[in-house]
Amino acid sequence: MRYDARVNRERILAAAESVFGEQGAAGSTEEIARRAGVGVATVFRHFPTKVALIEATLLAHFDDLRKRAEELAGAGDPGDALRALIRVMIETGATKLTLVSLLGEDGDVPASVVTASGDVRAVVDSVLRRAQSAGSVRASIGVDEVYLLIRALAQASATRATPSDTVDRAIDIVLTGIAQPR
Amino acid sequence: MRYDARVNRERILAAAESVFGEQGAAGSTEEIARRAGVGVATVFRHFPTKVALIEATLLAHFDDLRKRAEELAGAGDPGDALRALIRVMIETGATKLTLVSLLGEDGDVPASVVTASGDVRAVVDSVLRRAQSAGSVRASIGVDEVYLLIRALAQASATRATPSDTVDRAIDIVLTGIAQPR
Amino acid sequence: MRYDARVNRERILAAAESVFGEQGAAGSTEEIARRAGVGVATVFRHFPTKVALIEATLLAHFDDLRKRAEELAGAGDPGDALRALIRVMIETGATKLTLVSLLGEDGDVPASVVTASGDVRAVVDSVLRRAQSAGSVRASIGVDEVYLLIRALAQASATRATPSDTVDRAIDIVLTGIAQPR
Amino acid sequence: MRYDARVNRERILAAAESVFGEQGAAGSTEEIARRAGVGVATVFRHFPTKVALIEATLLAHFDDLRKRAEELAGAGDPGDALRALIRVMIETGATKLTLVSLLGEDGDVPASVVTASGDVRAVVDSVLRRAQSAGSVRASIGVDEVYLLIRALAQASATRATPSDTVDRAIDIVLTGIAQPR
DNA sequence: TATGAATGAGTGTTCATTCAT
DNA sequence: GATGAATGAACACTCATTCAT
Repeated sequence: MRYDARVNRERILAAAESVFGEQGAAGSTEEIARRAGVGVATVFRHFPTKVALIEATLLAHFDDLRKRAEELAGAGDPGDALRALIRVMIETGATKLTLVSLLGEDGDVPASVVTASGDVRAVVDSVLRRAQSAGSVRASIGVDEVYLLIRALAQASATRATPSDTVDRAIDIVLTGIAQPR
Repeated sequence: MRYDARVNRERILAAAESVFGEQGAAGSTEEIARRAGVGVATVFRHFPTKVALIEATLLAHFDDLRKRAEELAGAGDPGDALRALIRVMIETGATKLTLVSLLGEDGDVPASVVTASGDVRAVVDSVLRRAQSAGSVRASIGVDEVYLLIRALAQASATRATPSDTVDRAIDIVLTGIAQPR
Repeated sequence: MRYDARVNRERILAAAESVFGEQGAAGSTEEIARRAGVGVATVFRHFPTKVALIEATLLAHFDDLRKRAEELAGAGDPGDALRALIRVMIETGATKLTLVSLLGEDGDVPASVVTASGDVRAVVDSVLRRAQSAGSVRASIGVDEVYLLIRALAQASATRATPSDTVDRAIDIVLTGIAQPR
Repeated sequence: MRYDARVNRERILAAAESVFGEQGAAGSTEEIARRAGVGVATVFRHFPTKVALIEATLLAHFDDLRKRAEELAGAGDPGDALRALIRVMIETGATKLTLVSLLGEDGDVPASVVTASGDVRAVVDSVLRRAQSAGSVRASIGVDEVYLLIRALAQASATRATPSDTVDRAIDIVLTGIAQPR
């Protein structure tokens, strides 16, 4: 039973990611259960609350993001790494999980999510610093604004069909904006 | 009765803007009616559907935005105008009305909203072109990407307390990114 | 509409009294709505919470009880009044509303209910004192124990079909127990 | 395995007594299993139904009560025995297991419970008769009313913190009420 | 055999929308 | 014309009971 339960947990998380991705936090538990092929009660056995499910979905997403970011972080030219990183973060479909719509606007973002998001930011930070050391990014640029821009583009481009080349051009603007002029 | 009705309509729209601004599309019709000081039925007499009310709220918002944009468009140095425009669009509190969360993600953004958004984009377009003619913005930059960046930053910075100087620095990155290098 | 609403309120209270009387607090809101001939939401419009409905039902019951008690209180021989009062309190069908099963065992009996119950007790108190002054009840008897006995018999005899003459004989025991021996 | 099973059965019954005692029939099977330190399925293996578990709990309770009653029955002065018996029955914490709330009010009290309750009543009956033979209780008093009074006080005083001396005084009233006047 | 997992039917509650006044 | 009241369809969540291991 241990195994089956784990399988179900994964299926529920996957279903939640897709449902929340499509409909935001408004997506119903019942719909998630249906897509996961289980009963509602099973969803609640694994995640005692809808908020807990949202939280878990976000954590899974951020964790995945961090892993991808770390892979990119080490390899190749620092400038290219940053460019690739931004692109990946924006393109990851799961990014549709916009924090805004998913977490209650009551301000109480659970600590674990904040932490996970911070971990991703940390990776971006290190890549950014490497690029700055390599002289390809201006020293005055800080992570905060870069991370904000990434989040913003990810969120906005997840919205209703933004043509991918428009996104590309927007990314280019950002990259140009942070580049060391020569 | 023409007058009273109009007054009510405005009060309802204002209430809707504040409620949707605070709680997103989750804001209830009843709450809007309460804030507007009218009964629910009156809200429905003016806007036959919740979606219709959201739509009207968005239209009003975009119209307001367009007016402000037009004022800025004509005055002063084209580069400064663009900068000011971006700032205004981002800061307008009502921007909290994120299209994403307000309109059903079912893809059916009503034509009128598309049009209104297009009108704003048109003003941004004209300001951008003026700046390009004046040589302060690179000719290769298109409205689409600029508008995307603006929308993205507006939406993202409306979210949970982004420090305003981080937003400022992000805007600077964008402005630098589109600037004509000299 | 004012009138209809009031009518509905009464019907809901009556339905609640009967449902709670039969099934205890386990009785469902839906069943109450059905018996009252209204939709569930209507029940919730009048009583925002199930607990609120229970509370209101109890209040109505105690109020009714107090009125009947007051009527009996003034009339006739003090000893007879007490006897009649006890009998009425026990026989009132609504007594089935046992505090125990209706209010969460979490101990939080709402103040209003405590007050209402206290009002009834006060009437019993005055009748008891009159009987004591008249010399038909021993002076050492206190309201507390009499009220406890009344509540106990009311509750217990409401349970599974207790033959009424058994109840009568139990009441006689109590009356004998408090009577002034001569 | 005979032994383990028996141990489990006892632990489940004990857990059930404590849970039902605290929360009434609303106590959940899962909670009982948790307190008994077994899985839910084990509970259901021993008691195929929640009602069956309630029934068994009641039977155990009545059986315990009967044993205590029998001990008291033989010893000492008949009047004192009756007094002690009443006190014990009321004070037994488990009395919190009010028949009313535990068994469906649908009227179907299982025969076995009726029998067990009857056994207790039989002991009370014999003690009562002894007291009557000894001349300390009036001959006209029947078991039915005495048993009703005992059940009533037990149930009512189990409720929300009745001061024990109030209960004592109520018992005294009953004892006086059945006593042979001299 | 004992268990943790799964589930369907149900509960209290909310909300967009309609109706009677 | 404006309102408060009514409602059905939904939603998050629970629980007694069954199943797979």
